[in-house]
Amino acid sequence: MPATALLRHGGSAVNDHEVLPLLDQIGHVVSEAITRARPELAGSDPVVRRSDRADFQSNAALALARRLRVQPADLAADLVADLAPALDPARGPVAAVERSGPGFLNITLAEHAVWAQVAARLASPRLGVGTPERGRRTVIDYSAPNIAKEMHVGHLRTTVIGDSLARVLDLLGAEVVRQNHLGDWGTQFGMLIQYLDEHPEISWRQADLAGDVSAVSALDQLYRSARAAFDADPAFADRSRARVVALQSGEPATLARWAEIVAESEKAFRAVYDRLGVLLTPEDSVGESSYNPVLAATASELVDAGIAVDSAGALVIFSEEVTGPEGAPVPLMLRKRDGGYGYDTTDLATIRHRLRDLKAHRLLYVTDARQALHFRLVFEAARRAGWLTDDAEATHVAYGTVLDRDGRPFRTRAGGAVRLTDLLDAAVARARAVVADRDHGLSPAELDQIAERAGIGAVKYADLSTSRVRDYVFDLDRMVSFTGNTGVYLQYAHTRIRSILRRAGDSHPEVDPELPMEREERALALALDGFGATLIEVSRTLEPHRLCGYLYDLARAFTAFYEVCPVLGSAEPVRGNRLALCQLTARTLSRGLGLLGIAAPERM
RNA sequence: GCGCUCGUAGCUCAACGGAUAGAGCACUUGACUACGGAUCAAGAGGUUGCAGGUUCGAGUCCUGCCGAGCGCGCCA
Repeated sequence: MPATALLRHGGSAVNDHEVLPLLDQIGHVVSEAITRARPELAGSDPVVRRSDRADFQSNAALALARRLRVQPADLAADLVADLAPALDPARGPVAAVERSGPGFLNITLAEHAVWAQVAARLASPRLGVGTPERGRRTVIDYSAPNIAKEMHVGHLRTTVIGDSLARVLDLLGAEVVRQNHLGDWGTQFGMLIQYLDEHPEISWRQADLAGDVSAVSALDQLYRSARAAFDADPAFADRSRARVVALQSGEPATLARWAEIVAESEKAFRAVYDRLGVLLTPEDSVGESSYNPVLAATASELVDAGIAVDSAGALVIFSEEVTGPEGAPVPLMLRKRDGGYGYDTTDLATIRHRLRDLKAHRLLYVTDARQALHFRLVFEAARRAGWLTDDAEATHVAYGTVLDRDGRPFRTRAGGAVRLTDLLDAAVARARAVVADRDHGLSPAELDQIAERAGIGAVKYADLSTSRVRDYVFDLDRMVSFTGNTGVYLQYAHTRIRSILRRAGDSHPEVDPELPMEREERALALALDGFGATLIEVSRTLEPHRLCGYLYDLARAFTAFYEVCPVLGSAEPVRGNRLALCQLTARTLSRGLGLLGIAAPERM
């Protein structure tokens, strides 16, 4: 097939794939047959899918027969006839086509085409994955912990899912802009700053604390004390309110203390991000406070546009689409009766900034599903204001709640939020026990490192591997299991393959495309060929669990191959082809896990 | 009251509108001194919450019910 045909086919962009998947190659072949058989149907979807009865099947005849008022079986027969010229076993990818059932076309691939695909992907540093998202500026809003508060289980999903999407979209060529919308503003800081001021003897800065206590941990405690004092002591409450005013009006000493609290908190967040292996950096932090200077302008712009109106002394935007109780339109609270601004206004200023200043084409908000209505209102307002146009897309990437084994929201016994570090510690401890149980001659230091990677990976994988919008049950025993659809299983699969490759010694296996293929080799090769298409699915649906499912299927396809196809015990040239499959599988698993933000250790 | 989301094997979860709804765990019966036991083979397990509709074809789309969770102005 000429290079241009590899690069362009029915309707897809040129850079969808660096190495055109066989499924798309077959789609191209079937499309040409459709055009030959029925010119009026040129451009129709060839409807090529994986099949359990052949390598691929095309359902095009079934889909198109109605338009022609013919029997699907008859159209299928015509397509078989028109595919005949493509059946050049020496050159094309198709070895055989047959009609089946009411009008399916079962398509068998030429073995050399499958081997050639393995060789092509192996030769590519990016495994043949293209850049279909190239040039698309995509803002991903995720993580968003609160300053002076511990990160807890509620931050897990947004951080893990957002980070994975950032990695996938980046690989696909998108211009990813990560935004950590820190909760760094609000009246609670008045209370906290006042309390710190009145208790200068208390140490809370990272440098003044004992080893494993973080500044946010200390601040979180101090906030509770401040809250108690606020409730118990009216005088302190008054001083705290005055402090809020000082903060909002930019009084230098108060502002400096606030900035220090923010900086100390960010240090603690960074430690958690490092441990989790999350991409977020200080440069990605654009907290709520950043929008303070433009809140008034944002509000007045919406008033001028006639969108925002007065209601009972407050400034609101009434939805034209959604109603609340008693059929009244649901409002966004733009300015409270006391003149203050809330998160509705901040989010409006934020979306304005991202569309107007950052010139984003796609906005992703990775937050809890419970905020669905809020984002619907924000997007509606942004559309009415003319900020969000048809050139851009805003999506609330919603996710479900983390539940305990009894199906209730995951909390401590006392009913509080579970600290993220405690959660990770527990997972690492559990992973350590499971890995030590295998005993592959690891030193204690290696064991520690592997337990950390396995435990963190297990938590992240468990979070990513089920449908995003559904709630999921946090079950440590299941997530660190070496069997089933777990991160540990995939990491282990990777180490096993790496072990084979180390023993083989040959890091540049040659693929001989003329060799016959075992059934399991073919199944594995076809699985490997689907990597890029899976990533495109993830970018389209924003559902990382599709990548997890793909990697799990890939690992199982490898297992089946490994059962029946000796690698090291085979002579060349069979050995070379099988080593190529091993190497491509290892690289695909490693890259895939990397896109989930999970390490792929060499041993475990 | 209105709205959003979810409902699939005993359990945890999959399934771009395609043929016989798939995995893992648990269960039953067998096999192998192992390229790292991530065991392998076979079996059992389902009216995809219920009822209609669209379609050549529906777990998937539409409508209505049932059930669960969540949300609906001055907290984010």
